Amino acid sequence: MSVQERKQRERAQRERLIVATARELAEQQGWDAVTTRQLAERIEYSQPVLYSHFRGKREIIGAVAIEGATELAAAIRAATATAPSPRARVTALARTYLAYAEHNPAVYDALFQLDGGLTFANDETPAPLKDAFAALLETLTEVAGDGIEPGLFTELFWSSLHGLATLSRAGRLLPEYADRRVELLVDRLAVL
Amino acid sequence: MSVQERKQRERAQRERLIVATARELAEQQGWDAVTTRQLAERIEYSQPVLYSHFRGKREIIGAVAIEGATELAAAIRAATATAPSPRARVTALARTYLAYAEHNPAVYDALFQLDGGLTFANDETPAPLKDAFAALLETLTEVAGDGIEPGLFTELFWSSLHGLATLSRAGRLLPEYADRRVELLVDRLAVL
DNA sequence: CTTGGTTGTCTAGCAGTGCTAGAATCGAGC
DNA sequence: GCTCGATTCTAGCACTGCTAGACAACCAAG
Repeated sequence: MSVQERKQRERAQRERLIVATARELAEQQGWDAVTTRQLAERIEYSQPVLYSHFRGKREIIGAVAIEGATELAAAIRAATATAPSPRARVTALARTYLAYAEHNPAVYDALFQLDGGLTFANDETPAPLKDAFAALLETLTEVAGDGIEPGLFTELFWSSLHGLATLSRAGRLLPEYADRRVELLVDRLAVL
Repeated sequence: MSVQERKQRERAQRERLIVATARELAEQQGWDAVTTRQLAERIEYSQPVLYSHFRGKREIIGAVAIEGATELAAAIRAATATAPSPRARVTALARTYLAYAEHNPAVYDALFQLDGGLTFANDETPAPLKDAFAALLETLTEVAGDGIEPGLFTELFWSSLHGLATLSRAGRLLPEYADRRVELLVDRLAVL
């Protein structure tokens, strides 16, 4: 292996370290605690090194978001794959989505609450984000109902999940209703 | 009127000026532009004056949020009052909610995206916030369906609206589906 | 009208933020 | 061992929210 190759490899590894450290720090202490100084200290480099990998903090958040989108898509596909019926698949999808948002709040924030400099619903949308939407579409298409475009239905179902995820995490919904909210969502929205 | 009364009145008026100016600035240039220095300059006082009215920036955001909750509740009640049928009322509610979020993005952010130091779904929740939820409840109760607690149904319907509002404003949903999303939401969720 | 004291306001500054220019250091190839 | 380009760090900028202490305005009493 050439010297150049080794350097490139080490550089890529350091970039992964930055993203992983940012994510860890955000999950532990919230995104406010992810300052460039704190992050630099944790990876044991100085601040300008961060800027040699990313244009700024936004891009770091964006990188965490893309990582999250990949995980979320995989989790949804895994959960729906083993479910035997359309109803079971939709329920699994909803529960998995909400569980991911609940257990990875910082990543979910990076995806949807913070500005990671990412675009959506157009050609420049990063592939992992489009794929996460595709994962939803795969399961939801079969319960969209007659004459309803799957994309339209998926947008609505996704919006409902997103609303539930954000409002419940902000403490704006009663925790004791959590399960029944999901049940009602599936019962009403999906055509079974 | 005593001197004390006059001072109290002037003080209250200045407080309203602060909130109104913060809101205006946020709608014009986003909340990031609402710095204590910028805000102080616009009201033609120095920064410490802001802190004699509010504990900090969070409380100013919270004040804008409460103003927004009051407006939103009124808008929903006005829109549903004239609608002749349950279906028309629910549709009016949904459209009004989403229109408010779209036309007052900074206020909506103050309510739900930013931390205004407000609590929800408990006893210490400010009255205007509880009342806004009550306004939703009034119209949605009649379409909750048999055996479904109105509060549970309202939480779900509200979550869906909130998800639609935030995702569509972030450019994550296709604009051309906007009307059909609302139509589908009402059709599926409400029991008519 | 002057004084005294309270109330209100402002100036100036702190510690922290994201980000960057230029100095210092490292290391690969001769 | 030396050179010189690539890499990394130090030190600093302009900005943020927030506040201590100096200053000014004002009202009541003499």
